[in-house]
Amino acid sequence: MRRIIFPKSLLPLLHSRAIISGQIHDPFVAGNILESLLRAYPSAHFQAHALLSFSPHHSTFMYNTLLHAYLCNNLPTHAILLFYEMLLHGTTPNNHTFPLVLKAFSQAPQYKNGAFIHTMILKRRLDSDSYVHASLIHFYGAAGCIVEARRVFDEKQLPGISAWTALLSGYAKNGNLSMAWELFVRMPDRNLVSWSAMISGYVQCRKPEKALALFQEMMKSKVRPNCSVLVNVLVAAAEVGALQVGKWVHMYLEKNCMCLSSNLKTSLVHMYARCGDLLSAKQTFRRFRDKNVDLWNAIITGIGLYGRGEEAFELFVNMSDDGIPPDDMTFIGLLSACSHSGMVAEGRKCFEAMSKIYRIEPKLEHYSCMVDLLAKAGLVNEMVQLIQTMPMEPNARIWGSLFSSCRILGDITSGEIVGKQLIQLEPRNSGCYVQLANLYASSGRWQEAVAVRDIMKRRGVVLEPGCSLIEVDGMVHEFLVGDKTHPKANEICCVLDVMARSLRVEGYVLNNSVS
DNA sequence: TTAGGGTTAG
Repeated sequence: MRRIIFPKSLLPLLHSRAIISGQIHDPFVAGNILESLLRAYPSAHFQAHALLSFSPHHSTFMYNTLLHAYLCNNLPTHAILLFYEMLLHGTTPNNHTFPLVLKAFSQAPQYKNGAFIHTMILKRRLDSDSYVHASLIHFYGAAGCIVEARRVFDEKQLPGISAWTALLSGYAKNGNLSMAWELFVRMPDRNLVSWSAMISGYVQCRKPEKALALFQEMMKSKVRPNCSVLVNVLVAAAEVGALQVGKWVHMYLEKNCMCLSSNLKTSLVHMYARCGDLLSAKQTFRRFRDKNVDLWNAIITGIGLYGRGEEAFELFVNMSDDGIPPDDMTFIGLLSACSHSGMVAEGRKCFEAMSKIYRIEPKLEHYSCMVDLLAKAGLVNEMVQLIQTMPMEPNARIWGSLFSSCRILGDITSGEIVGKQLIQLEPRNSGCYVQLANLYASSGRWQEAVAVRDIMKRRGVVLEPGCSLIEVDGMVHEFLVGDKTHPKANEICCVLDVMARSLRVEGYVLNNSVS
């Protein structure tokens, strides 16, 4: 018998007929009704679960179909519970079940015991299935168990392209870009997803310029990009301020009539805002009809970045008028807008309202924004009080804000304590050592300044050179401190000299202190 | 008997 997808209009009739005639006892018929229901109503997973529960036969196919529906609706925990229910019911999982279950475990990190699935797969000898194999590698990679992922990969004689891609992605997610690149170069075949995984790896590891270069190479190889790739390109463009690249992506999407996913819409607005083109950010935002909370957050955060706090709050009101409830990211955008605009009173109100009115408990990031706001306003006592009442340990950004305040106020004693704390939190970050050494130097404590630099050297911490990027005609140029390898370095230095001289003539004095 | 993988922001 061939697979049947029942039309939406006939579903209730066919379902009742199947019950009356007793055909519902046929697992194939019951499975088809369940699948047809979920095709017609993709969000009807709870009804589908009820149908499964009342069905006389619980086939593996029915469970797999429902597992798939839960994952499509971003409900991995429900999928995991359904899998347990499946096992309790005595229904045998098959090669189609495990990729779904492994994905659910990857998406629900609170379930840390997913490794037992591997044992079940081995017992059933399903590890040779290419889908199961790639899913296992992905599962271990996402869980940070890259050694195990590699072991699974190496166990198969001829791993498929998905297995290669899953391992590549796993290395990138765990910060090992060189190994990811090695796999990308070595893999016997590449497809769009492999390119996408490598580009995404560069974006995740904060190497946006490499992501853009690889994207150019991908286009030269005549591989057509999809939404996933373009979202990553927009993120990379936003990171380095490559407005022309971002605009090119926007045009490409329109020219090819590509359907814009919510991620793409958000990334476009984010890109324009981060590249400083606020007008395009606002125009693009207005053009989109279905605005979800993420899109609103992108424009609120973007506007706030440029010190337009009041406009950010106006947008927040518009968002509420549109019936979109805020989430925790909305408040990060608003608090950050207050910080960039010096709106202390509004920031305090906003911080209070988020838990009292909107029932959103402040996370570390919200405290971080609030501390930043108070630090910039010079309200040190209030800032210290807030840090002391935080229900979690402060992060390096919070200590950094506190350190800046101490430095500005010339409070060397407190600055010393905070600076040491920062080094303890981020021992590999050269900036922490340099800031403490500068603090000592600013108060004439030269020996201690030298001692901090010595500790840094002994620990093998390399001073990361300052770097700035600029995009000219679609090309991103990178400049490091002391680096004169740029082909137009001499001309650029001449212009900078003229500018520096003009500034001196106007009475400006060079400030070399680290902020 | 049908179905399942690897890539997607802040």
